[in-house]
Amino acid sequence: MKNNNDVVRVRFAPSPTGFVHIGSLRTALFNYLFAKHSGGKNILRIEDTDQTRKVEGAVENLIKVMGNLGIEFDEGPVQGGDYGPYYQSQRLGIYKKYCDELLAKGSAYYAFETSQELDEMRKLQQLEGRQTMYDRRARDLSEDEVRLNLKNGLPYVIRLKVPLNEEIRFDDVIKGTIKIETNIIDDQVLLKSDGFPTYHLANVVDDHLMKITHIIRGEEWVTSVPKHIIIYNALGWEIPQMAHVPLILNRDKSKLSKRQGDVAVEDYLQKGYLKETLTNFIALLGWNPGEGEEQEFFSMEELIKKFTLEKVQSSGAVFNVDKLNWMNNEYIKNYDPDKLTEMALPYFSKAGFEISDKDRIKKILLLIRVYLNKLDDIPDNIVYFIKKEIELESENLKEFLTADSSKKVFEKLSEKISLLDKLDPENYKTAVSEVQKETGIKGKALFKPLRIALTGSENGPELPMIADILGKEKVLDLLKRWI
RNA sequence: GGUCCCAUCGACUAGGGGUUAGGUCGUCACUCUUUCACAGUGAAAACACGGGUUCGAAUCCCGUUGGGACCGCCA
Repeated sequence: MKNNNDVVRVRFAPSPTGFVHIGSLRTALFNYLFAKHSGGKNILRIEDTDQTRKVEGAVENLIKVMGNLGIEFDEGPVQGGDYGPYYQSQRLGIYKKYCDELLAKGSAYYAFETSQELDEMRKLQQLEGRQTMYDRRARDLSEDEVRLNLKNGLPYVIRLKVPLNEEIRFDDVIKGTIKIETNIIDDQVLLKSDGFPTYHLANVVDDHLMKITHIIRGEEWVTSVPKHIIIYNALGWEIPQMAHVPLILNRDKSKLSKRQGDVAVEDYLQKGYLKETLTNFIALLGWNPGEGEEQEFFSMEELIKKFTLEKVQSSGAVFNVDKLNWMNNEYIKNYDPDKLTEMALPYFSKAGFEISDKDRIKKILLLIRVYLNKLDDIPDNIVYFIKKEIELESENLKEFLTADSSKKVFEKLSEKISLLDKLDPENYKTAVSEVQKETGIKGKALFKPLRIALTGSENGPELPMIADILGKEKVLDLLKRWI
């Protein structure tokens, strides 16, 4: 165990295979919160040991997204640090060295099977209803055989020699004590035939060399912890604290996957979920401050202050978009108007709205923000500010526009408005109530046709505000169409 | 199938031997608003089951059931 004087060092160790998964974000966030809470260091390490899954630009994208969300690193590819390089692909020599050490200590061995052979082995095991697992066939190859194979240039991997008939146990900060019999642990490949390490080797070596004190990662890793412990033990290294956070789940409680909705953080960002919402919401997925705390809105600073691993849930959490929407809407409703306006510009632009007049945009935004679950909902909510003619939401609404009483209302109101210098919410209201007095038309018969004439819809934000934003000319134009 | 993990309203969760089991989202109703939304008020809604331990179990233990993860020269 680590002694208490050690400064906390945690790492987020993604493999750069494309977009940033919501689950990755949560892991990264928990690492960050824990590091900051404990006054420790948050380290980014890129686990790019799978040459076949490499995606161009993935690392840059990842760093950008993390930075965007306010998750910072003290060491990593960008800022460097004393324990680099922080790309595993640049540490190949290091892994080789420790692999040789394991070999020398008899804790690892050469194996010469091809992938095809292993596939066949697995198929057979499946057919027989047995657990698929390497049958350790190369475990006891004689030194001569190994030497001969190597001399003949046979491709090889190096496998972990799992000690048999033992029980491995470890204490997980979140899950408690976990024990597993070594007999069912695979003789895991440590070094692949292309000379790259597997995750299992690389992660242990790096965590040790980078002086990682706490490993915080997804629950899908628990079953491989014993393999890692065997490596730590073989090398005589101390084992960091483990904290396996529960999975984020689909609606059907399976591991959150692309099939059932968006899983890329980029997607949510693009749709206009605010970064504050995302970190707040994700933090609450699997963690809560406890102690009867009923607050649900937390800034990053508050999260840092309150976050502890002990309060991380031990069971999985369903990713509930409804609640995310609610929370995002709350953030939008309470956001600084000017900042919100800046963030909203692209969405206005996307809707074909001229964005040079920011005051006008701010006015519209403040009017419609209660309807926005995400900024991407903006286009749908501003159609009547854009279109030359209104689009009727439903054909049924037309009768309200063509009714005799409506015509009278439109006529009268047009007269009044055309006399005004400039339309504003107040004088619009006055004009309408004058129309009401003079025509005797009131209630639905008065307001509904007006709303429909100006917006094409029977519901929406306050009409005087809409009229104001539309402006005198546009309002007159829209009214006169039905006279 | 094997191993491991998990189990409070539909969802996120608080509570953790004695509570009317609390909050939030969602749902429903009412109020407000001559619209919808917002806001406000209220309602329905949960301790998976069975055994122990105990004066007393949602809470501790065991089992059952259910769910999930993992079983790659992927991470």
